[in-house]
Amino acid sequence: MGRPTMNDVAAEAGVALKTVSRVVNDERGVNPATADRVRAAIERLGYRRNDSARTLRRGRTASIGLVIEDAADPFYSGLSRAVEDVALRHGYLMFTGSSSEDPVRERDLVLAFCARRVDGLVIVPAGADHEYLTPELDAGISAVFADRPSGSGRDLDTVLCDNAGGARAGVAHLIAHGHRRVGFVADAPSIFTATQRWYGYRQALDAAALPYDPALIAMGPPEPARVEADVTRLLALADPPTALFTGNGRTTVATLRALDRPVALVGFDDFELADLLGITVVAQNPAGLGTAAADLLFSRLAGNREPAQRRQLPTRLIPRGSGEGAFRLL
Amino acid sequence: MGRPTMNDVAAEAGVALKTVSRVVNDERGVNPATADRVRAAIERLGYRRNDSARTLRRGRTASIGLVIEDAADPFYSGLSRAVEDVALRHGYLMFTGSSSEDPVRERDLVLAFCARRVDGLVIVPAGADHEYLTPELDAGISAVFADRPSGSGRDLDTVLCDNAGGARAGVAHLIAHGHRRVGFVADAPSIFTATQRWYGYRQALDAAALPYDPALIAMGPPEPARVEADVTRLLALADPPTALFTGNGRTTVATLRALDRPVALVGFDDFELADLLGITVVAQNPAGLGTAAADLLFSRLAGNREPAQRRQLPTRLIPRGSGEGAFRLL
DNA sequence: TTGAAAGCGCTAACAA
DNA sequence: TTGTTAGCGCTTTCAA
Repeated sequence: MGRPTMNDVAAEAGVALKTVSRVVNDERGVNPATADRVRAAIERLGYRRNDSARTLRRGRTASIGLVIEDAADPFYSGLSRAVEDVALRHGYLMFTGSSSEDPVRERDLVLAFCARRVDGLVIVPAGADHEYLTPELDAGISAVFADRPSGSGRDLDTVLCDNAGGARAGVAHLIAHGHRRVGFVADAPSIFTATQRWYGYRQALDAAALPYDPALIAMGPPEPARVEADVTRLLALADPPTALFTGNGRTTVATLRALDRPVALVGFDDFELADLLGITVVAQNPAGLGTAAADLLFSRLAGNREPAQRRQLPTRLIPRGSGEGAFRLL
Repeated sequence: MGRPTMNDVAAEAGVALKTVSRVVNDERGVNPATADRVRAAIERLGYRRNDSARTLRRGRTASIGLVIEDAADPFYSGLSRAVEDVALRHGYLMFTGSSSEDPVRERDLVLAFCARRVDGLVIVPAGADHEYLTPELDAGISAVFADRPSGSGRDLDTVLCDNAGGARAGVAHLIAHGHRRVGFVADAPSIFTATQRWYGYRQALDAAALPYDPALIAMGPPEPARVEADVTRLLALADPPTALFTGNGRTTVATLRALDRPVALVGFDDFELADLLGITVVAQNPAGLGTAAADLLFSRLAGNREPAQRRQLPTRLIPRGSGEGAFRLL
């Protein structure tokens, strides 16, 4: 038997299909008495509008797709929640998917969302190539990049945080506290944000006329084991760093685990309990990133046809001890 | 002009609509040469199947809805990611929504998902009343409750963790280390898990023949400020607790912030850096909860018609110092 | 192996 | 104020 349809309701109420549609959609111009009869029939049958059919007919699905790296990562879950709130405020529902930093999975998710005819997309790019988006954009789907830009494809709205500036400020802070050998621990250079933060690190050294020593650089896969091994290696150098700058929240946490002695430390990304632990950080704002990206997306959905924007959100240095003295747990 | 449709492809390839459908869906019985011609037309036009139309016709949308409390909370984001992974493995997409612990918002989200005709739902109930689900269930939508049961409505599959048992073990651990006055800090009793954990707390006291002192109970809204005030109040008692048991991750963190002296502490929920801080916890498994709930849901979608199950996942006590001695940061 | 026709449940356009 | 008709893009059924 399946669910009751508008037709069933119409039959039950003794009116035409279109009248039911009018009532369901609160269109004006329906006799109150008729409307009541329709509503009674709806109640009796347990009717609920099929939004799938509705959106097929109207050409807009009132849904967006969000592709992040990992829904379980606090940074991206904060971003996700912010996007969701904006979407709901606009009466949109949101599909979510995690790319696991895999460009193929990113593409598959995005295209699956497009096949469902989402009206728009917020994408944290895992890959640099977004040529695959072109037919979708041509077809009228809007897309915004968040946290990282695309390396190819059409120029699209992009919301980033000030990665280089933030890293520069963090490293400069360490230098200002007397450090001349600062280690840099971060994700692999293939990740946009890692490379940007590395630029910032270099800029801070340059500004202080300090030499750049490749031996102090530890970039690689985000696995904690790799980070811990790299930190141990750095600290075992003949001329070890007296301070470390870590490239994101995950890396900072893994680094903390690997420290066998007090070391000055500034980390990119704030994280829960960093304040209690006394970790100096360069904070970015995941929710702000999500809100900005979603706002931009909905302005496009509302008809905004201006050229693509690139927005950059500021970071904030929060001194808590580890960057001014050294981090020590006990 | 909009996107090309199957009809456009058919015209371009000089075949009938149905032939295009066959090729797009990899149905057998198409002449390879014809298929190639169709594929070429698809390529030329940038055609992509409209899954909205497809699912309307087929009656299944291959999508599920997930309603959690807050996508930004590490516990629920872990659960969310696990559900997503199971869904994707089955070729399903997932809508996500955060209820913010508001029963009305939960209902609105669930019904919005139902209007999109999701095939199934995983719900972390914010409210206790789920009568509103009945028409949807009658219409064939499957639903599974995770983390908390429903208080009303039809008996549905439910996946919980062993809240009472975990709390009992945690409090017994404190008692075994000599504590006779243990404070209990948790969410409001309206939250199922908080009440269950309070039961466990009482059971542990009873088992040790210790008196239950209402003055040691601090349950209330999840706001950090409330928790901090309550902890301060407990510690200021004439006969203060020598140990605290905290009811979830958020509460534990807020409690840590409020401590002005070393206190023995065991918290429900593991959380990032708890190991570094030396916090003894009763760990549950958010991803396990999500996986179990999603597996149950997909078994229903596959046709499983057995009576509703209630599954309970075990917890694990992890001693790290704060429960054996006392928590101290410096 | 291929195609024509009907219809999923709804809304848009146009009568009456 | 109400209803009729067509059709969104696809799959299903049945026929050729």
